[in-house]
Formats: sequence, structure tokens, C-alpha cells
Amino acid sequence: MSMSRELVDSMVRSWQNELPDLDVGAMASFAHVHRLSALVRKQVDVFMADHAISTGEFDVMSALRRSGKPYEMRPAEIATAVMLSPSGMTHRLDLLEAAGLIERLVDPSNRRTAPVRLSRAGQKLVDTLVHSYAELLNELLSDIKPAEHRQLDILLSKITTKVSNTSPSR
Amino acid sequence: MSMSRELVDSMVRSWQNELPDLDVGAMASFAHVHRLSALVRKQVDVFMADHAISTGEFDVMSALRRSGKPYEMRPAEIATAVMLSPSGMTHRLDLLEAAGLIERLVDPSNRRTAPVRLSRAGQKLVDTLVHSYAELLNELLSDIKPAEHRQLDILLSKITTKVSNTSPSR
DNA sequence: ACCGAATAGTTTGATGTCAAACAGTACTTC
DNA sequence: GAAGTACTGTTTGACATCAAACTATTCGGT
Repeated sequence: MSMSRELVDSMVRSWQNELPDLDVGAMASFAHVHRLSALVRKQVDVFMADHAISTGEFDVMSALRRSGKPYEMRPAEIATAVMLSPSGMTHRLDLLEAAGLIERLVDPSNRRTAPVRLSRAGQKLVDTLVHSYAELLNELLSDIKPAEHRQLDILLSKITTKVSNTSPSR
Repeated sequence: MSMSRELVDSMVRSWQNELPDLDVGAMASFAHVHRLSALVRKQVDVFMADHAISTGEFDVMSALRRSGKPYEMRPAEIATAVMLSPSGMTHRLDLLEAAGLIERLVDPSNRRTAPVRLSRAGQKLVDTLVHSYAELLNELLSDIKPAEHRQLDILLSKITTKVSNTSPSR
């Protein structure tokens, strides 16, 4: 059921039918990007749910884990790493703290901030999950060849850079 | 500030530092996809907000517009076209109806369904927006060459097909 | 030293989304 | 043609997220 691809193609076709002078090239590509992102997200959500956490929670723990010992970061750092608003981060940390997966510390040298540390349990959980997580994603990408994979990364990087550098709206 | 690209790269680097045996190839690519999707979405959100509608509302109107005269669809059809749950669709249609951009009709031959039609105002708004919208997206994609663009579409299609065909989790 | 400005995190209120339960309508099968 | 089943959209309740207001702390300039 390659339904999703068909949806984008039919979007292109119908626009060409209705407004033949409309240049839908980029529209189609970004539609693909959005749809792919959503589909992968769903797969990952299910995977994480099987292990009793949300994808968002995993993302936070991942960021802490790969920061290396002692697995500590400030909330604002994590927020930019996972593209979450400060308020959203507070809420997510609340959940993780309640689940015993992180701990909030006190920085004596700067009492504005409350660093976050991965608990032993959190560390263990991430280390268990990250491998099968990577495996899942590799499987999802297994239909393209290594050279294509490299090419894809290059293209995505280029576009992302351009989009980041374009000031919103105008 | 090509910050976003840097974030993914640093994710890869730190994983390689912490867990050198972890294969992060696909993880990095999908991170790029998610981030690009989010960044583009933000740009588009701002663009649409400038015209006093949400991106979600525009998506619905787009689907109706490109379905051709008389610009009518059933809610379920639109829902699959824009990847929205039935309940979410009801809510979005409520908003559009309140704004006078769509109308809910009665199908005498099938009273289970309440087809939706783009109003004159809605039609006019979409036709105005869709061109500058396409222009915005083309601009965001303007850093890659036509051949690369074609290649990108092919790769995204392939991957999307694979992801759609992979049953969740397992 | 002090006062204003900047910074970090949290709280608040609103919004958009989903899953699940629901209600009404059409279809199928006997 | 009646009864059960499938379909369609809506309602409900829960939840994650955001922007903006708020609190506490630190920094900077005079």
C-alpha cells in the first residue's frame, strides 16, 4: 500500500489540471518531506510506546546520553537540541522526573539554572533502546543504496541550510 | 546561521564519541528530514498567518480547490489528503465554516455524509495565496539544481514507499 | 554599590490534535 | 423486508505544545 506516495503524485496532477501555470515542483518535494517525516514519526512513536515512553521523552534522554558523562545538561541546551519551546521542555522534564528517568540538580555557581541529569535508570533505558532504534531507522532506509543515501544527506543539508537562512515570511 | 545543519552534525559526532559501534547513518538522515520539515512548516505558518489563516486551513482549502469545480469533497476524503484524524477534520471545518471560507452541504442521495464546498470567498483566497505560496517554496528550494531536485524526489518517493509498507513497530 | 537590563526556567491560558465512544444512515444477507 | 453490520461524521476527554506573563538570579554600566 504505497498510498502515501500516490497522495503526493495526485496532488501534483490535480494542480496541473486546475492551474497549469502553477509551478508545483517545490510544493511536491516539500509535501514528500512532510509526509515522510510524519510517517517515520508514527513508526517511531509506536516503537517507543512499546517501551512505555514517548518519542519526545526519548529525544531528551538521548541528548543527555550523548553529551557524555556525567550526562548533565541545562534545560535550555536540551530545548534547542530537540527543537522544543522552554515551556514544553519544563513539562517534558516534569514527566521524566516523575518517571525517575532524570533528576534536577542545583548549580551552586549559578542559581538561575537547574541542570538536568540522566538517572541510572534513564541511562540504562536509553542504552537499551538506542540500538534497536537505530536498527529500526536503518531498516526504514534500507531500500536506497549507500551512494543514494550519501546524496540524500547532502541535498537535505543544502536545503536545510537555505531554509534556516531565509528570514520568515517577507 | 546554518544552525540547524550543525545540530544534526553534532548529534552524529557525539554519538560516535559515546557509542562508536552505533550505526547512526539512518538516524542522521531522518533527523534532517524531521528538522527540515519543521523549519519549512514554521516558514509557511508565518506566511499563512500574514494572511490571517492557519496552514492547516490552507491545506484543506487547497485540497478542495484542486479537486476542481464545484470544489466539493467529503470530509473523509479531505482527511486522508491532509493526513488528519476525523475529529481533527471536524474541528478544522468548523473553523473554516465560521470564517465563511467553506460551506457544509447536504447530499440527498446519502445523508450519512455532509459534503464540503469551498465558498466564493474561500476560492478567491486560495487562488490568491497559492501562487505566492508556491513561490515561497520554490525559493526555499532554489539552492539545489534541477537534476538534484529530480533526484531528491526519487529518493523521497522510494523511502516513503518503504516506510508506508513497513508495519509499525515489530 | 546600585539600578536597569539580560538571562533561565516556570506558570498560565489557549489551541490543535488524537483516540475512543457515539449517533445516524446505508448496505447486505437471509 | 428485517436484522445485523459497516460506514461517516461528530462529540468528548485527555494531552502536548506554544506564546506570553511572571519569578528569580546574574551581569553591566555608571
